[in-house]
This record gives sequence, C-alpha cells and structure tokens, in this order.
Amino acid sequence: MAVTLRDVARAAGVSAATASRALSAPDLVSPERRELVRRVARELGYRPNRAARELITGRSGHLCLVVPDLENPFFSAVAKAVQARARAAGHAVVVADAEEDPRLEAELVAQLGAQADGVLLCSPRMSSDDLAAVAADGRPVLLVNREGADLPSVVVDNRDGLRQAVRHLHALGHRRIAYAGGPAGSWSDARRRDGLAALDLDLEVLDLGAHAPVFAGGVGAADLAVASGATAVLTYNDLMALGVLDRLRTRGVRVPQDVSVVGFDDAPVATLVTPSLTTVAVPLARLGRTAVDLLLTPHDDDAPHTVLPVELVVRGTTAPPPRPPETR
Amino acid sequence: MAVTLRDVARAAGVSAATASRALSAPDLVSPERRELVRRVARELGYRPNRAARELITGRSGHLCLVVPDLENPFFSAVAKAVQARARAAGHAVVVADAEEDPRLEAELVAQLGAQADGVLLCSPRMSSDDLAAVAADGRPVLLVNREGADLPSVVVDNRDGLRQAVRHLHALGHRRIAYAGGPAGSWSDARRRDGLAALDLDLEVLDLGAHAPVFAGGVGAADLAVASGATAVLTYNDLMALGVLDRLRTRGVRVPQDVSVVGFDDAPVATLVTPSLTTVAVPLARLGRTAVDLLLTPHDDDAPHTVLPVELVVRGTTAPPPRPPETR
DNA sequence: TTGTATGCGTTATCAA
DNA sequence: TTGATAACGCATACAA
Repeated sequence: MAVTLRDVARAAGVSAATASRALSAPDLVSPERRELVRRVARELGYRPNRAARELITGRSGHLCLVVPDLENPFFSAVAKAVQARARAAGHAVVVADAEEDPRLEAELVAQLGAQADGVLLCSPRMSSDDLAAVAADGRPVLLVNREGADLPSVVVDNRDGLRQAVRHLHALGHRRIAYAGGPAGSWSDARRRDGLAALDLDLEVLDLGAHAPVFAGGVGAADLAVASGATAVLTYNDLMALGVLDRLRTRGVRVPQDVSVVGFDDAPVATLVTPSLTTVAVPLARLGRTAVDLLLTPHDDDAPHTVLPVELVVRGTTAPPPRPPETR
Repeated sequence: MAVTLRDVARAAGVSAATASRALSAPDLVSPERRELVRRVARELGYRPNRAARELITGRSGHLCLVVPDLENPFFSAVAKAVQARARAAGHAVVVADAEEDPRLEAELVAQLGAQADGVLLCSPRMSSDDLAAVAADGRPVLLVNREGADLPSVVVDNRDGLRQAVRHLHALGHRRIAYAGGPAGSWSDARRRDGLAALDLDLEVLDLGAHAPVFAGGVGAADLAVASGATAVLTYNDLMALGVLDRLRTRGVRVPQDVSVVGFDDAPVATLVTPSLTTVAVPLARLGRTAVDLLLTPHDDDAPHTVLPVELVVRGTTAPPPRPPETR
C-alpha cells in the first residue's frame, strides 16, 4: 500500500488535518511543524492520492486534450507543448485522438472531459452547434486553432499568413497563383480564403478546391495546379505541400524554376525535403503553451480570443516565375 | 452538479447499492430492476465519477504512456495506437514527454505512474538499474522497444531488420556498407549492431558512430559516410536517413546512383521524400496495440517478452553500387 | 495554531 | 436478490 497522509501525520506526531495543511496550505501551520511534516513526508515518499483529493476538491489535476490526428506533425507539436506547459502547472494531460471524426470528437469530450479540470479542443471538426453543446457541459473548454460558439480560443492569424505568402509571390513576379485548400468546412481554411479574397493586388487566384490535409491530398492537388497554369501553388498545410512537391517532381516540373510552392504551418517536416519548403510559420509550441495558460487562468465572463502572429519563412521552394511577369 | 449514483437510485426507487450493481455487476440484480436502473441512468445522463470509483477499487481507468519525444514520428505513431487500443479497453491515456532526459523520465513514471493502472515505458533512455527501481514501485510496467530489468516488454526484431537490410544491399552488389548509429547506449541500437556483427557475408561494415536520432544527426553522419567510401548507408532511423539524403544531395552525391540509403522504422515520413526511402518497416501501430494488451492482461509471474517481426520495404533509395562489385 | 468530525461518490461487506 | 453501512484518502468547517 502507498504511503498515506495519515501515515505521515502519525510519523510526525500531528493530526491528519495538520499534516494536510502543512502540505497544501503551509501558511496555516507553525513553521516548525510545517517543516517537520514536510520532511517526514519526503522521507516516507508520500504522494498525495489524486483520486481522494479530486473527490473533495472537484479538481482532478488532469487536462484533456482532443486532437483530430496525433500522427499529424501539427498536432503532435501542439501536444508536446501542451504536455510540457501543463506539467509545469501541476497538471497531467489525457490525450485523445478523434481520428478526424466529428462524432467521436464529441463523444471523447463528453467522456474524458467530464473528469478533467478543462478541455483543450484542437482544430475541432465538429459543427458550431455541437461546439455549443460541448460548452454547455460545464467544464472549461478552450478552442485551439478554431473559433466558435463564444468559447475562449487561441488561434493564429490565418488571413495575414496567406496575405504574407501571396505578397511574397507577387513580389517575385507571380501573377497566377493557385490555392489548394484543406478539408471542406475547415475553420482555418475559411479564414485563409478570406485573406485570399481581401487582397488588393493585380493577380489571378485559382481555387483548387478542398483536399485531405495530408500528403496524398497534395499529390492530387498538384495535377490540378499544373492544369490551371498557375506559376505558384499555396497549400493548406505543409504535408500537402510535400505531396505537391513530390508529384511535381514525378511529372518533371521543376521547383522552384517552373513552379513555386508555399506551405503553411512550418511543421517539423518542412525542412525534411530538398529544397526545403517556403512556408508560413505557425508558432506551434506557443499555441500549445498559450492554450494551457488561457484554460487555467480564470477569465470573468467574456471569453478571451487570442490571436498569435504568423511569419513567412522563405526557403527553397519559391523563386520568380519562369517567364517575366507580363506588363499591363 | 453532476448526476450521481444516488440520484439515479432515488429516481429508480432502489438503494444506491442496487443501482451500483445494476451498472457494474449486472448479474447480481434482477432483470427488471437492472433495466429500470439502466434506463433511468441513461435518461438522467449519469456518468460514474472516476475519482470515487478509483478511491475504493484502486483502479483509475488511466494508463500512463511515457515517451522520449512526442514530436518524433515513431513515438507519435505508437502513441496514436496506444490511445486507440486503450480507449477500446475502457482506459484513458495520460501521456508524458520525457524530452529525451533519463532523469525526467524516471520522475514522470514515479509521479504519473503512481496513479495509473499501468505504465507504458516507450524506448526508455534510463539505465537498467533505474528501470529496476521503477519496476519495484508496484504498478504494472511494460517496456516498449526495450528489454531489461526482467520487465515485460514488446519489441521488434532489430537484429533481423538489420540483417534484411544488409542482405538486400549485398544482393545488389554492395560490399562496403556504413552504419550510422543512434544515441549512445540505445538498447535497440545495440541489438542492431548485433545483427550487423552476426552476418556471414563477404562485406565490410564501417561504423559511423553514435548520432542524435533526428534529421540533424543524419546530416552529420552523411559526411562521415562519404569519407568512408561506403557505397551504402544504413541509419538508425528514418529521420536520420532523411538527413543523410538531404546532405548527400547538397554535396552532389546522387541517391541511389552513387550511394544507397536504408532507413529504419518506416515512420510516416519515409514516403515524404523523392525518391522515397527504402527502410525496415516496424509495425508501429501493432507495437502500441500489443503493448496495451500485454499491460492489461494479467500474466502470472514470468514476464512476457514479445518480439514483433519487421520487414524490409524496398523503395527508391537503394540500387546497385556505381561500379560492379569487385571479384575476389 | 491545532485537532475533531464530516463528507465527497462509489464499491464492498454483511445481514436480511 | 436487496439494502444498510462502512470504507477508500483527503480537505475543510468548526470547535477548542
């Protein structure tokens, strides 16, 4: 059996209440006894029983993190940061993989979230209505990479990211740019399309439609891009950009000489290829850290909506278009 | 406040004990009452309080998974599978990132593992002695991708994997092969070197030393490989292989025409590059699933040591060496 | 400042 | 088959 608080109390010659206070509310105990209890606790290897503590305080010391796909480098980067920050704040992290399934997502939140001190919902695929339902459950919920249902959230500036990417391409001389979008209904994809629409530059933007946010999705989009006659391709994320790169190479299209490619996220895979990927860097770790901080910080009434900046990282996949831009 | 068992009992007109049994030990309750209680519970949206249950049963419904680096695709793949399998078995997963630090690793196990039903230690970097200490803690521990301290474990056949890779290269005609090893002290690295040593083929094996199991480690190893005059390079994992690939390309060495490269793991990144990587495929998902099953299945006394098979996947980075093999 | 007593929600024990 | 009751380990209201 594990060492219990009563064991510590007995060994220190005090009551259980005093032992409890010495550890959880040091100010309420005389210095000598406090030190005595803490020393004894350390010597005995005492570890408070989380279940017992939760039962009375209502706090479990657990955060719940739900992501669409743990294997996606975007989410594993966020998960890593979340875990680290939560630990620093004395919380363990229960992670759940929703397998890109909105239904499972909702169920996981209901199931796991109920016994957690808070839920971090990362890039949820569920509808705003379902989001609202989740929110009504009582537990604090924080949205990562999505806004909606009046829930507190932390996101990145998607519009600006796309703007930066397009500006860069425009400056290089590109005038026909294709955008290979992410999953239909994706919140961040919609934001990026906003950024695309709001531009006031003399260029043509081709919409390549919606694609799975993975390598294979990019492969498919590449053919559309070639057919469109665009000199540059923007993708929803880096995984797709790598798919585009791969497919273009297979088809004998040189990057960046014939076509430029720009990704999004600067996920850890962006530098795994040659030339390495020009991409819009998202502060993944900061996203995770901020999410934990926001979730753990009580906010009175109005939900905080944090927007983190993004930054274009120019690497090897962008260059001027093959022919000089036409003068108008 | 959440719906409690007493609420259900009251609404159903039975005692709390009966309500409890109706849900957790259905056989002990008369069919009519059982159904009544279950219906009422469903209607009220009752969810058992894990903390209260844990307090009395000693089981938390949590598994603890400790990995060296969540961002490493090897571990995120295992984590994904572990999570899925654990969920199917009614367990939540608390994941901890040890940041490749043996000290932190041990602390995490002690801290998080104490309140879990079992601990999955994935590729632990700690010494066998520390492993033994962890094991003594009482909680069931299962080693993934490592053996030691008489703990139950699930690993892959590293020796055979290396053997397959070398056979493949030998068959292609390679006679000078370099091995770029992983972290010094790595258990699986040692097993692979065993496989290397046990070969009975007419070829020279060059040891390129120990490297960080990441892209950058491979970059460094590539230069050593070139200097060694080897016609083929084996790496500790796929991340390193990609680093080798990148560096070779930068230096104008063609793959596979001038040098062949073989990775290990078949992590999701292996097909992100062109040509895609020839590698020893490790059943990552199966590793995770098996780990959960083994941890949850009580084994009387002697610890199970499961070894999973691996399989060479030949893709684009291997070909015959530039010059025909010398005849001896 | 300290100790006593109580209760958190559930399961286990025992008697009916 | 059921119900009353105790117990899990801890934090807190209250009394001292």
